[in-house]
Amino acid sequence: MAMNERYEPQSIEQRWQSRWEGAGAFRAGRRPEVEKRYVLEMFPYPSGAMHMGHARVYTIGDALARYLRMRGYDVLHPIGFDALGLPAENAAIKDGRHPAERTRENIVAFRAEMKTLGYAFDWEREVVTADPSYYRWNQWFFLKMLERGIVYRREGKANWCTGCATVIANEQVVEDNRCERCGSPVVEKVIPEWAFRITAFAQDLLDGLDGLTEWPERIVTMQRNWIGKSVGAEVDFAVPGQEPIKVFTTRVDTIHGCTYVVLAPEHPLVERLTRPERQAEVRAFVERMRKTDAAERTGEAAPKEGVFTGARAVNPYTGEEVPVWIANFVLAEYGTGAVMSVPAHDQRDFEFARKYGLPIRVVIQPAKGERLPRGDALTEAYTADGVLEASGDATGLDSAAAREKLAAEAKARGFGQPTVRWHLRDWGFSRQRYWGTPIPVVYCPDHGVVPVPEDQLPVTLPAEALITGTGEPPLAKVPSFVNTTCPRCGGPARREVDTMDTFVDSSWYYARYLSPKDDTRPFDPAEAKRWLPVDVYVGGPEHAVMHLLYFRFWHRVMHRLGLVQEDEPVKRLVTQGIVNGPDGRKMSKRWGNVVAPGPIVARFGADTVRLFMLFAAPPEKDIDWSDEQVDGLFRFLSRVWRIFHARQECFRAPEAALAQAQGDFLELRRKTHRTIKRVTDGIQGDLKFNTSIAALMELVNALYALEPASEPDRAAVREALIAVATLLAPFAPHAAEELWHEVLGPAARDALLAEHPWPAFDPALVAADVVTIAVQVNGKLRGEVQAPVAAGEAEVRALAEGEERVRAHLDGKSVRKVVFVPKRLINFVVGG
RNA sequence: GGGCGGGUGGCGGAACUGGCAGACGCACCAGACUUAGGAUCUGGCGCCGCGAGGCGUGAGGGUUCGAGUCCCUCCCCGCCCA
Repeated sequence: MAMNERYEPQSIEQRWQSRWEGAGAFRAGRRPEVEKRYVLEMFPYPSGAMHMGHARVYTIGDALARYLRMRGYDVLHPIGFDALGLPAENAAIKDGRHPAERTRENIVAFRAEMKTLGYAFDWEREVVTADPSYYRWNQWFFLKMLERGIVYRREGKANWCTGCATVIANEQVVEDNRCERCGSPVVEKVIPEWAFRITAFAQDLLDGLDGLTEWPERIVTMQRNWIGKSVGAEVDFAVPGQEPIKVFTTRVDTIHGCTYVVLAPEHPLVERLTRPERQAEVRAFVERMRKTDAAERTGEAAPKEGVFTGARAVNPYTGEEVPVWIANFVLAEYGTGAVMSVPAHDQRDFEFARKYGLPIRVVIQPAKGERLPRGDALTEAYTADGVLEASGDATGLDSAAAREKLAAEAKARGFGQPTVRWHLRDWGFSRQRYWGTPIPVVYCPDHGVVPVPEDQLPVTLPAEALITGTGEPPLAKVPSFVNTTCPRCGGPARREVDTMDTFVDSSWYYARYLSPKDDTRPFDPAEAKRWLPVDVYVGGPEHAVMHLLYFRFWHRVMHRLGLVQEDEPVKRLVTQGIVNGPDGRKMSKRWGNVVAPGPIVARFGADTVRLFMLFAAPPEKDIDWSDEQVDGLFRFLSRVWRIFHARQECFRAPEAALAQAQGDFLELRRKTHRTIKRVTDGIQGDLKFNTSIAALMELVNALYALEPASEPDRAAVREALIAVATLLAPFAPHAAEELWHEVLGPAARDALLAEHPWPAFDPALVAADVVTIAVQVNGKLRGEVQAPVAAGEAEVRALAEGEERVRAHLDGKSVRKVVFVPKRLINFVVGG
């Protein structure tokens, strides 16, 4: 046997990668007759070299994909590159290189690095969003959505990032009004832009969440909050001589307890209704608020502050006049920018009322329990539902019924209506940047906005754009691009110079993988019927509300277009944790704790890196990089390697001898079959690869403890070795493949372990015939006994009472009760 | 402040529907082999105690024959939102 004595991954990994590729082992769709599985990881943005986070996601997805393939499914496990976007463009501004060129290079490097990790991707389906053959379908979707009114043009207030010099989405504005990408301040700017009417799908997207039972609950919750449905009513408070103040409330049942109204400082009515004598104070306050950050202003911890405008508004239900204030905790953008304040039943209103001496009026009593005192004796607001009092016609109703009645009344009497509000906003996707999908419309002096006809797609990005990062969009400065003709009249026209948000690209790429080369449509619906939805989607939880909401929206649009059959794109979502530096801090140049996968792979091999990613913790947990732990995993693979080498004499043992294995070797067989079960269970349930690998380690340890001496012994060892190699295949595929071929020899010359069936365990061997039963006295462990599995209480009790240590604790005491749990324990409850 | 996760040895983590807490790995200690060891193999390794034994899953209470697991009160950490 020519087996190398030492484990040298460098000498084997590449060989297997070529063989897998040569055999097309990971090509999807080769077995239309079997069940499919679509395993997807979020595709990378190739901004530079691969980092550990990438290695982790793709290793998790790959282990699963390889496992499922061995389970006999036709597995689709594709990969591509999210190649358009700001970082490439910003880098271009810095060093003057064209984003296309840089992106191409990055992809080449990235792809090569992914290949060294041995991922079982179907590379023939690779998709690059920067290719016109991809983004033309973004444009196609745009046109379809424009036709259906899902895309529209609006003059909107937009978040303008002063650093990126572009509009960014609400979701991309992070703390302190800063840009998610570059950290620069974000200011408000009025700009014409294109938007997707995602709000028209709000209810749908919300309802769909109920069906996502295999998504992490917290992601579902985040989406639910982001969509943010609130059911309530709009009510007009009349102001003499002015237009009424429109307030939105979810608690119209408390409206008889409204004792004042509060406007946002930016509310357009503020200026007009403020009484002359209050003008100076109000202006000063508005000015101060303008300079304060919204989050800081409305934070629960922030003190409630406000000023009286001198004006009064009429509560339409009671005809009562209430004072109008402005305050820091009301935001113009939220709701109507005005709220009715019910201090008895809203904590914030309560605190405000206390501070400024405004009246507090109780109008809701708890349905049961103690009655609330008068308003001035309250110590905090009562915010739960209850029964109405002092509320006119609605008195005596419970809150829910009152809300319905009062909202309907508003409508009937013409001063309001039942209303549903959403936190979700339409998705503005225009970007004043170069490196994105051109928006396929032209502006004609005679015909206005004219869509580019489908047969003229793609509108390609001109290579010669000057990218400076300032001023008007780069495309505006390319005359050959801008100047075109109107598709309708043939006269001169100008092209749209904005490009699309790159979240468009990632909203449907999973479908493009189904027929990536199709140049007649975005993808083949017949393929979609076979492969969608994605069975498992692996990626970071940071995409909980943007990408994961947008692509759910997009899938619904595709559903309406008849391209896909179902509403939801992904059945099961797996969110993986971060790989931190060895010091437990986020990997960053700033801390100098960055460890790149490349050099680690070069030194220890891909299999060790993969094992590390899987063994450190379950997928959803954050992990710290650990050089020691990596050493340990390399050592494990070396140990596996050595035991195969040391047991070469077992490779030819006849399988027929297995049945005669006895003693330790029968135990080894049990261990082997239990390991198959444990490894399988680990993957199958919650992707607990760490426990699967631990089980494999135990089996390897068991092999080290045994010295086979007979034919049956050797057969048992051989069986264990084959199991080790096979079970290792999803995790450390190269070593597994090599060792498997070593054991099987010529018999497996043309076979690949990657395509081999996953092993089955023999239930008879998994089931124990003798079990260890814990013996307790008064709940404390006092010994253990071996007993046949089927042993009943009497038998186990007799055995237990035979134990000296147990007897010592039973002597002279009366056994009051015996608790017997078959196969587990027996507990003597004794007294006096 | 709200929502969702978490707190288990020196460290990462195991523990099925309440049933022997600490699997597996790392680190550490000891021994063997060795010219050598940052290699390898074997053994040890929660804490206190010479021992018998006692104590131990963030703190305190409860339910139970039995609680890491269930219930109540509280503390701390992380993420998301405000």
